[in-house]
Amino acid sequence: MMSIKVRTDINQPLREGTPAIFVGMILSKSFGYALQGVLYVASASNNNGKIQLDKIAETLTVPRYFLGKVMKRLAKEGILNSVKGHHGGFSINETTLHTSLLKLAELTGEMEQFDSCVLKSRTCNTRNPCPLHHKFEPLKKKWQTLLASTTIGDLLRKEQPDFIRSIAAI
Amino acid sequence: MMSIKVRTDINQPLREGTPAIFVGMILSKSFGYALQGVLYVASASNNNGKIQLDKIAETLTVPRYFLGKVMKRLAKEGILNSVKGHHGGFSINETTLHTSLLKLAELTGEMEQFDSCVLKSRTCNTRNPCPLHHKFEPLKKKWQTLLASTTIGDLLRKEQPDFIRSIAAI
DNA sequence: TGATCAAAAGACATTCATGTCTTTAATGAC
DNA sequence: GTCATTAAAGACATGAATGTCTTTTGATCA
Repeated sequence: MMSIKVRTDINQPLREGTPAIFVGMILSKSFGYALQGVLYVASASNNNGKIQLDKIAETLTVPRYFLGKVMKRLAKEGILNSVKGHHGGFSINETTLHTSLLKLAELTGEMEQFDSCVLKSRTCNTRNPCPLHHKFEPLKKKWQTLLASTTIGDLLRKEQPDFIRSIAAI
Repeated sequence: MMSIKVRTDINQPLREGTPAIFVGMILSKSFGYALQGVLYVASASNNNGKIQLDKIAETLTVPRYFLGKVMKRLAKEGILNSVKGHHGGFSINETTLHTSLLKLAELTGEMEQFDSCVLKSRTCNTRNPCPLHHKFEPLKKKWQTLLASTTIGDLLRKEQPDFIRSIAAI
């Protein structure tokens, strides 16, 4: 069971025992929900079967209306199909499995800070790099590569079938 | 010149030509300002010389009052010295140069999401990993290692002296 | 001592991501 | 055609990070 705690005030002292490990948010909730949603639909809608938003949100225990917005966005972009009305719902299409995580990240708005300097320095760039530029740039590249080279289909085929099954089974 | 653009609405379509590169915020503005501030103070206050907040904020072109809060935090944690009143200001102390970036990241509150799953899945953990768990975990570790193994002093000694000079010179 | 200066502290504003609810539109069942 | 059902659309609420301003505290200088 994972829970995300966000500190409220920069002035507030850290609690004792706070683990000294850092990993920023990096990828947003929108992204996480989107990916979970697509994986669930893809794994559960084999024969053109449609899955309703209610079912998806309930299964994934994710905020229903918020997920709705995210799914709508994916449908609009053609990553998923959606049909209104009776027996409507979301389903996969030809492109779903070939969609990269990078595409998903773009759609969920992770991106426009793409060259945000770690120092938040106005003057940092390749020619006048900040002291951290060369240290962090390779790591950023690796993230990009990983996201760009992994598709929804990859995750369904090769990775953690248990997890997918546990999502799809409920 | 770097500028950070943040999208407003998840429903808003992406503008055409949006570069297909992803790098999340990863480290906050607080962190960036803190690091810039410390580097500036450290590089400009050789002989116990104190630097005023006004000067720092102006030089770095960083929001003055916001930076004030960040610096206050650093002072309270002993990473910097601060003196009020006439000829007061911020200066380095014995621990400044030995402070790791991880410590800075802790102080600026990057942290409490440290095991935030990329999928934002409630059920993701080492024993029941989500499909991305094993892909992203090593990258997260690398970030941690990089932050933990780099000190303020390292940056001043070994990295990009031009950048430091350009900060300190103004 | 009193005036002045600079950081500390705290109140308040703004913006964005996230989350919730209501209304509209489209599709299938009858 | 009407009704039920379901996603789309849009209005609104909340919380956290960021940003600004005012008041307080503590130090120095005259």
